[in-house]
Amino acid sequence: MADKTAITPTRDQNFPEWYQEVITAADMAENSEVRGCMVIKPCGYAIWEQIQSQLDAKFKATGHKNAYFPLFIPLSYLEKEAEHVAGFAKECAVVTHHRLEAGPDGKLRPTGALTEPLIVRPTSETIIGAAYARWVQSYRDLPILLNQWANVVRWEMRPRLFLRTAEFLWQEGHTAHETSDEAVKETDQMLHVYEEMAREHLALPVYVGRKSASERFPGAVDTLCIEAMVQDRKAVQAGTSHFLGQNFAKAAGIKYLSREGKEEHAWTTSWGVSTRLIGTLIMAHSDDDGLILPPRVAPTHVVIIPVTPKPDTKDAVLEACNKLAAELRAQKFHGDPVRVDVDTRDINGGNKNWEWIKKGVPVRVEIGPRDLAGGTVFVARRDKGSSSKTKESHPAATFAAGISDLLQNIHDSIYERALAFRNENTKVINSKEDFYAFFTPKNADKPEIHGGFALAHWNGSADVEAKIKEDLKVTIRCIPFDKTPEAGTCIFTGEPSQQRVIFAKSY
RNA sequence: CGGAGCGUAGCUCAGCUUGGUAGAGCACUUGGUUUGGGACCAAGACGUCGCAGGUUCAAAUCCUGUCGCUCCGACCA
Repeated sequence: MADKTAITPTRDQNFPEWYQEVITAADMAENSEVRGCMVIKPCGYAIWEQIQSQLDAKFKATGHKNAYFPLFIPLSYLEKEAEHVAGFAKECAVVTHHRLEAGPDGKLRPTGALTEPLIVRPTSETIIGAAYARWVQSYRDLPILLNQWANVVRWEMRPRLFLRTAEFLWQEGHTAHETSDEAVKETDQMLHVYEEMAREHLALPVYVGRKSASERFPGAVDTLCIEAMVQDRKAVQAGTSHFLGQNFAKAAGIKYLSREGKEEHAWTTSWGVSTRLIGTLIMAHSDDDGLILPPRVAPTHVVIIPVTPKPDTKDAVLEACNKLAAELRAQKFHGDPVRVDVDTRDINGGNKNWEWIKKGVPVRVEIGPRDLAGGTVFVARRDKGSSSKTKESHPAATFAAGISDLLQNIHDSIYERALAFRNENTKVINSKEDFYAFFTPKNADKPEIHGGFALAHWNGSADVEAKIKEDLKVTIRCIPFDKTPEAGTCIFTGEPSQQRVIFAKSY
C-alpha cells in the first residue's frame, strides 16, 4: 500500500490521462454533454475566483476599470480587419435565428432568421473597437483603459479540460492610446503583470518574450507572451499582451483630434489570460497523488482533520480543532485571512486524508488525543509528497503564528522545483542534428516524455519555422527578452542570427 | 474534414466468436465491528445493453441503418 499512487496512470505512464485523472480526483471539472464545453465544479471554480480577484486588484492598481461588452457581435464587425478574419473565422459559433417553433413532429426548430447573423465573441477587439470609436473624439478622451471578465467561444476540434475548451472564461483588457509609445508601454506593463502573477501567485516560472510573426495574434503588430513549461516538458502559452498598432483603430474608426488639431487614429492594445492558467497550474505542479496548489490561489490553505478514535475524547479533540482554526483565521497571508477548513465529516480517516491530498490543499493538520496530551499538532505539507513519513509534529501553541511563513515556504519550494525542472529541460542547441534528436521520441508508437525547451539560433524566416513545425511539431514559443542578444548562425540555414529563440512542443 | 477504436449500472469494464433469466470490481444506502495513512462483515438499491429497423420461438450477442463519444491527423489560447 505504501507505494500506491492516488492517481493512475502516473505521469510517466501516460501524461494526458494522468492530467484528466487529477482533475477528476480533485473534483475540479467535468466534460459536459456539449462537446468541448466543461462544467467547472466548485473546487475548480474557487481557484479561478482566487486568480480573478488577485489579478483584478493588479489591473485596478495599474489604472484599469472593468466594463462589460456584448456576447454577440455583428458578423460584419469581424470582416473589418483582414488578418483578424483569417485568424478566427474558422472557429466561430454563428447565431442565425432568434426563435423556436414546434414543428409538425412536435420537435422545436429555429425560425425567425436574423437579417444579419451574429457571432458569439471569440474575442472582443471588434465590438469594443466600435464602442471606442463612439467614445473618442479628442486626445482628451484618451487613454481608455478597460478590462472585462467574460466567457468567449472558439469552436475547437480537440478540446481538453481547462487547456482548450470551446467555451472558456478569461479576462480581456482593451486600451486605446494617443501615441504608439504609450500603447507599447501598456503592452509591456501588462505582460509584466502577468509574469508577476505567474511567479508570485501561481508559483510558475515563465519565459517572457515576443512571438514570431507566424505565431502573432491575428491583426496585431506585436504579440508578447509568457510561456510556462509543464511536466511533460511541453510549453503552455499562459498569457498574452498585444500591441495592435493602429490596425483595429483603422478598422473600427477610432479617431481623435490631436493636440495639433489633426485627425489621428488611436493606438490600441489587448491582453488576456484564461482558465487555461488552471490547466497550466495542474500540469506544472501536481504529482502522482494528485493536485498540488500554490498557497496563494488555494481555496483552502489549511485543512484540519480531527482524529477521534475514541468517543470519550471526541469533544475535546473537536474543541482543539476549532480553537486552532480560529487562531489560524486570525492570521494573514499576503494580506488575506488564512483560509481554513475543519473536516468533521464522519468518514474513515484514511480516506479523508487522501481526499485532501488529491485536492492539493497546501497544509494538512491532524489533531488527535495524543496531540492534546502533548500540546502538539501533526502537520503535513502537500508539496513534500504524500508519504506519512514527511509529517511533522509541531507545538500547538506556536503553530498559528508561523502559518504565513509556512505557506510562503511552500510557495517558494513549489516555485523552485518548477524552476529547476524547467532549467534542467532547457538546452542550448547548436546543430540541426542535435535539434532533431532532442525533439524525436525514442519510441515512435508510444512516445515517452521527451524534448523540452531548445535555445537555438534562427534566421528569422517563416519558411524555416513552417518546416520545423511540419517535421517535429515544434514551434517557436518566444523570442525571449531576458536572454542577452548573442550573434550566431542559424542552425537550420547557416545564415547569421542575432539571438537564440525558444523552440518547444506546445499545448 | 480524413484514419482507427468504442457505446452494457454513477465509474472502469467482462459477457458477443458459438443467440437461451443482465454480470464483476469500485462507488452508493442501511446496520454492526473498526479508526494516528486508502478498513472489515452483512444486507440493500441501481440497467429500455446508444437508437431504429430486420432475422429468429428467442437478440447485449447475428444483419442493416443511424446517432454519439474517444484517440490519431489538419486547426488553435
